[in-house]
Amino acid sequence: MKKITLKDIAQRLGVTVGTVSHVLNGIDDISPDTRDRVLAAAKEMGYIPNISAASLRSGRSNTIAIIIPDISNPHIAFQIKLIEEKLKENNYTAIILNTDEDESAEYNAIVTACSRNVDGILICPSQRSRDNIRFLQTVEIPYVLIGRSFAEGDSDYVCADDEKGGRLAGEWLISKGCRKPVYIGAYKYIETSVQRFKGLCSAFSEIGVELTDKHFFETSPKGDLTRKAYEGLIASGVEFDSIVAFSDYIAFEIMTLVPRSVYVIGFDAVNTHLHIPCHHSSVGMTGNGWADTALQFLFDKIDGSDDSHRHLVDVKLYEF
Amino acid sequence: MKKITLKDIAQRLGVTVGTVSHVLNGIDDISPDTRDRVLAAAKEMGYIPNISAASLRSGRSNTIAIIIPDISNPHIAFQIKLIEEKLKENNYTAIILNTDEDESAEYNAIVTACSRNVDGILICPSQRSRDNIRFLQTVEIPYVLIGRSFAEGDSDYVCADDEKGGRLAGEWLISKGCRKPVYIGAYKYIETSVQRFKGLCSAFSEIGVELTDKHFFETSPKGDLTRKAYEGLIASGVEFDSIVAFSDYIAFEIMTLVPRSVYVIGFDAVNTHLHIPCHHSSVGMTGNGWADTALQFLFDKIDGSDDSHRHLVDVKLYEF
DNA sequence: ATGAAAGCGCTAACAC
DNA sequence: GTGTTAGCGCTTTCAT
Repeated sequence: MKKITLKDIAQRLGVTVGTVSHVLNGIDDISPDTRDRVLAAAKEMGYIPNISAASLRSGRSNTIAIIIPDISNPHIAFQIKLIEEKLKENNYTAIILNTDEDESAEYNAIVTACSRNVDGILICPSQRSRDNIRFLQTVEIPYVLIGRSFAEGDSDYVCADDEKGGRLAGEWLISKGCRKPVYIGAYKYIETSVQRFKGLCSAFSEIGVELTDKHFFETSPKGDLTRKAYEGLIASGVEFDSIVAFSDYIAFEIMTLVPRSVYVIGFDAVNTHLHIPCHHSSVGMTGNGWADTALQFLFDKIDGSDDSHRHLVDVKLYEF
Repeated sequence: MKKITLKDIAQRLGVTVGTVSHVLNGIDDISPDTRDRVLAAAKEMGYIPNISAASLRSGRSNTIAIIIPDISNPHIAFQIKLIEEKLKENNYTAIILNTDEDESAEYNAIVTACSRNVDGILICPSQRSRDNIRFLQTVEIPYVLIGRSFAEGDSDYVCADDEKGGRLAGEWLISKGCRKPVYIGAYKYIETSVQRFKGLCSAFSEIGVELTDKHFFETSPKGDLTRKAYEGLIASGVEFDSIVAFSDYIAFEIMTLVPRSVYVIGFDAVNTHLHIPCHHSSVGMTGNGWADTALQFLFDKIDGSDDSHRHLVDVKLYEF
């Protein structure tokens, strides 16, 4: 079946493509009569707009790119789902690009986004360096950081109140009688990871337990790195009665490795949508997390707003 | 920063856009000298191709659409991740469209895919009716069904061997001494769901336990439907000592509701990548599931192959 | 080996 | 209220 174009509709009706275009784009300068005829013909002929053509001409694509470490992380997948819903309501489409926390994959993702003329980018930056964010700024596409921000820097962002989160995790452990926590977190160049540790330290500091760098073990949910990190913890000889994990994704794996007597707490509260059938504590964002706000910010910026868009989503402790 | 176009490169070098285009597309009819100069200039000027323009002209977009019920289902998210990796290697990009099992959302997804000139579609069909698949056929975009197939019909597909899966689940329950299983599955218009039940029935039939329609309870992982289905099971008065759930996504939720003495088994074996810290049995695909094969099939069809592409991925029982 | 030119389908500026 | 026209950036055909 040949693809129907504006021209086909115009010819059939004896009007010009401009007229048809105006009708289909809801530009209200066409007589009700022609309008109805165009609408009817478009429907009957099964017209489907060619976004490539529209985008080439108009410079807008009604597409955004979502650049994230890993869609298979349940927390991220859920946020993406929420974003996609809102996007649909606004007649937008998303392209999802995974970086696996890799700098060059992230760079390629940004290039891909550009080459597809996306109107905006939501990005959870790998943060190993700032080169990619600088590059992102040079291409002049509106963007909002999601889930991670830079301590200094002029990027707009929406993320969890991670320091508070770390504190809540610490207070929960303290309430359980724990005095020797360790932290198995994401790499130290990831702000979010550092902030959570900072909050944890401050909670324990209040009861006179001082945590240092030796209580911070780095990992990533890739491959068997988490198991390796846990083995590193054991090998280090550091004593512990509890573990704070950077995310539930990591916490779950740790819970499969650790004796039951050790308290484990994670972040993200994925149980709010994934019903994991075992007791588990987690610090997560209130409400629906950053999805809605991030998209609102991005749309604002696409619409030309120059305001600063920064927001910390409040967190709380969840027990499942 | 102004976007660099082929024209900019051509002008700077005193050649034509056609020449530049050939070089950048690797069409080997340009002298090594010009080729190197073009490549150098493109790199230095930070050229990023405009896919909208290329797509408009060539009819190809190097984009595929992935139409799925719900990206927040961990099993799906993981398969998508694998697909996205392969896509990247082939210089393709994916747009992800969630249907929530809704017919009209699915229809819209297909239209979106068309309007973006995708080269192919991977779709896990909602199956409430066949209208959308018929529509998909009329638009003449190569497509492959993933995870669900139609008993009759000429669509290509890659999915799990669901009947065998159901049988394995049944045999496992039997080995545990269960004699009164019930099935909490996806709607009966979903082939996959029916096939799994069929396999379950045949396993129990062999030991003289006949299951009927009253042992089949419908649900969906949306909202609190699973809890409702479980309440329906209780209200029905049907006796049971075990539950077979359509997916781990559903099984996990059921495990939070059911007494510990009841055996629960799900499908998908999400534990292979999501380390859920509790004992759980599941029937899942061997290897990496349908991701690789589905994409291979789709690429084949995009390349013009007319062969039939149908494949059942083998399944096995996982105990975690 | 390179140039010239057409045209993909659409939007937008302007003319009538 | 509708027609006319240019042109977005690219690929592709044909000429040289």
